[in-house]
Order: sequence, then structure tokens, then C-alpha cells
Amino acid sequence: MSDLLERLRGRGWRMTAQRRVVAEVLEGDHVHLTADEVHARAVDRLPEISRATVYNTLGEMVSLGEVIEVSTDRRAKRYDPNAHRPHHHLVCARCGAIRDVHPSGNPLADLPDDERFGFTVSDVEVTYRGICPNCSATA
Amino acid sequence: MSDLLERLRGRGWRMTAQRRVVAEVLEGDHVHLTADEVHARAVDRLPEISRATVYNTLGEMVSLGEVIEVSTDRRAKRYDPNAHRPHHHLVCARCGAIRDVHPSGNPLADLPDDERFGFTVSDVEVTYRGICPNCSATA
DNA sequence: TGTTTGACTTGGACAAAGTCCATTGTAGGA
DNA sequence: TCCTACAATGGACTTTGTCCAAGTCAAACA
Ligand SMILES: [Mn+2]
Ligand SMILES: [Mn+2]
Ligand SMILES: [Zn+2]
Ligand SMILES: [Zn+2]
Repeated sequence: MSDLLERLRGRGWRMTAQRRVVAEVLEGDHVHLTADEVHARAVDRLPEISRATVYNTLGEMVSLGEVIEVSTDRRAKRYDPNAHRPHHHLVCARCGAIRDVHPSGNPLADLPDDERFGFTVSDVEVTYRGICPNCSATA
Repeated sequence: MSDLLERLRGRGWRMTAQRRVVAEVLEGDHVHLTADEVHARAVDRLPEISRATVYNTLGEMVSLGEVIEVSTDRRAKRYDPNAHRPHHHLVCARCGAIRDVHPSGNPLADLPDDERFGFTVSDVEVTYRGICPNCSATA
């Protein structure tokens, strides 16, 4: 079954067909779908689900910390169910494929005090860019 | 005068009042304006400059490598004239202030081979987030 | 099991950021 | 000074997302 769905149910969510379908669409690893992609796949299972509901539901999942918003390009935000293991992203510059990555080391420690300008720095977001094996092959 | 302007002139750009004004607006350090902010400031100097021209001009500067596009939030892209010294960004989560930062170490080296999934990784983008001194004070 | 009700869903209007294009204007060379 | 290729303009259009009033329904409770 759906891990995500289980966690949400455990938080006292009212369960509706729409929410179930959105959670099911987000199952898996290296999943980073846009809201419209989620909507398209949700419609396959539940034809009349609305765009507004998909946005609402994703927003709530994000608020609950069960889904992460990822912006690797300047297009649509992507929704990532891998919320419980901190990670960064590796993006193909050609086709947009996205993989979760776990760098060694802590980039926060790499920011010297004299480069902090008095900020209280609490978080760092890293995006690696390159060419995926698929795109390399079909050069 | 304008370094940016000089570099652009040196590349054989046809010089127009509009391009001059956009380049002048982008002078300085830690400058990360949105296209609309650039437009607003350009209008102060040249009232009839159009939005389309600002977008076109910024896009060309980016193509020439004289300006960098930065997306620290999911709002508008920001345009950064500091294109000749590689750097990352430190962003205030409350007010959005942005500073250029130069971390020690190379985050690219922190990505182990078994986390590269066969990608040819060529670039990394790092965004630090925190609270600026100003926002800390007016807590 | 039927009723009730507040939470959820819906479709459409609206907004922000950006692109595209036909038309008009002009920088800079001949 | 004249020409013309390149640049500027403004408005229509697109994408991504938010907001709202009205209708629907999950689930608590009797
Ligand atoms: Mn991820
Ligand atoms: Mn910068
Ligand atoms: Zn690829
Ligand atoms: Zn601040």
C-alpha cells in the first residue's frame, strides 16, 4: 500500500477519493512531478478531479511535511514524496530528468563566517546539473 | 562608467538608449533585480522603454554571459551582473535580501561517484537560507 | 442506519511572470 | 544624407498558480 497515504491517514485527515488518488500518484522513488503532471495522472483514475483540488492537496501535504516542493528549473514546482530523508538533486540539463542525491560533507560548514554577512544561516539547497546517461548516448 | 556597458560595446552590440539604460540599472555589487524591477528603474530614466525590450535585453546579456539568471525563490527570475566571479547566494527567508557568497571547498567534489547515476556532472548551484541581521533585529 | 455539519471539491475568474509577433523606429555604415 | 538590417513597441497569448462562492460528502452521532 501507500506509505504516504498511511502517514496522512495517521494524522487524522478526512479521506476522500481525490486525496487518495493524489497520494497514490506520488508513490515511488525519484518522483518529482509537477502539479499538472499529478493532475493528469490523477484524472486517469478519477476523471473529474479538479486542478484546484490537486493544488490544495499538494499544498496540504507540503504543510504537513509529507511532501517537499522542489524547484530545479524556473518552470513549475515539483512535488517530491521523499520528505523524510534529506537530499539534494541532480538534474539533466537536456531532458530534465531528476535524481535524488546524498552528497558527503555538509555544505553549511563550507560557508565561512566572514561570508555570512551577519545572517543566521539555517538551510542550504544544492542542485547539481549535468547530462544523464540517456542523453549522452543519444548525443 | 559602466563595466557592463563597456564589455557589451566591445562585443559589437548596436548601442541604443534602451540598452544603455538597462546596463546602467544593473551596475553594482549584490545586485539581483527582477525584470520588472529593472523595468521600473529604467522607466525613471527613459519613460517609454517597454517591458518587452527589458526582457529582450536581459535575455541577450544572459546569452552573452555578461549577466546571470538567479532563481532563489519561485517568484520572478533575478538578473545578476556579477557574471565573472563564480559565486552562490545567501537569501533572507523573511525579507528576501540576497547576498553573493563564496564558500570554501568545492561542492562538486562532495558528490560521490555512486551518487552520480552515470550523469556527467558539470555544475552545481547552492542557495543558503537564513535570517538577515536586519530581520533579526526587528524580530 | 439516517441526519447533520463542517470540511472538501469544483469550475471559473483572476493574477504574475514571461513569450511572441506584426508593426514602427533607428543606429550606424555606405 | 540615405538605407536597411537590427531593435523597440504594445498588445495578445501562455503558463503556472491563487482565490472564491456554491455545491457535495465523510464521518461523527443519535
Ligand atoms: Mn527528491
Ligand atoms: Mn549574485
Ligand atoms: Zn537527459
Ligand atoms: Zn531579512
